[in-house]
Amino acid sequence: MNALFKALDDPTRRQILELLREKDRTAGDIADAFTISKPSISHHLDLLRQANLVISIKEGQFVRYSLNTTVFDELIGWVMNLSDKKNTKRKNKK
Amino acid sequence: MNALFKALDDPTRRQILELLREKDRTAGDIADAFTISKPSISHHLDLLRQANLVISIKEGQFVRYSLNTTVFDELIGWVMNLSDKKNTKRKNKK
DNA sequence: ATAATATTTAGACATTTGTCTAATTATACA
DNA sequence: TGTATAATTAGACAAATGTCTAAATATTAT
Repeated sequence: MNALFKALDDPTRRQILELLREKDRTAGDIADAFTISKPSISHHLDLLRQANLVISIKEGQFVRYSLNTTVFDELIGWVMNLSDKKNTKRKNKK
Repeated sequence: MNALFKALDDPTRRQILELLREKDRTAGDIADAFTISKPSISHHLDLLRQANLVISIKEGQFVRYSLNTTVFDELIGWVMNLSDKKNTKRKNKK
């Protein structure tokens, strides 16, 4: 959970996720979408991978990155749990 | 959005949110739940307030903090938008 | 083999972050 | 009015973070 929030706490990394929403991309393609250096992007991708937000597959001399949407379920669960509960007096309790 | 993810990227702050899920609390009550100093907690509360995750109301010499659940809608929207889209070949497109 | 391309690793550096203690502000009470 | 209590602000400091360049690794093509 810690790694997840950490990974999301950066505009570049969130932009990478949005890029990958459209389609899978190689590390180089991703880097081309930004002005920062390739090693920096590589580092961001590493953090995203640690958080399980992306999956990387080596294909020849390229590495293809893709979104791993399963983690979002966990995140949504966490948020929902927090946004619920508070109003214990609500009418539609079930 | 930046402030939101930044606020969530800290275990103490997330714990504060979970505390407030149960019920509103004063700054002092919140601080008592942790081993770190009051000024540090005050700083965390400030970041949570900046992110609109909590609301603070001064009541006499106390300050009462409460969850602001409206922000979670935005967060869930962001996550959902990201977790959708990717599988453009899905059957239930509507 | 050698060179070119794709990506990551290593190491340095400035900025940001979380924490602390001391001081300040604001309210309540005697 | 003075003192106790609640909370924040100020300022310092170590640790974490994002970025860079240079070097290393891996694959492809000549």
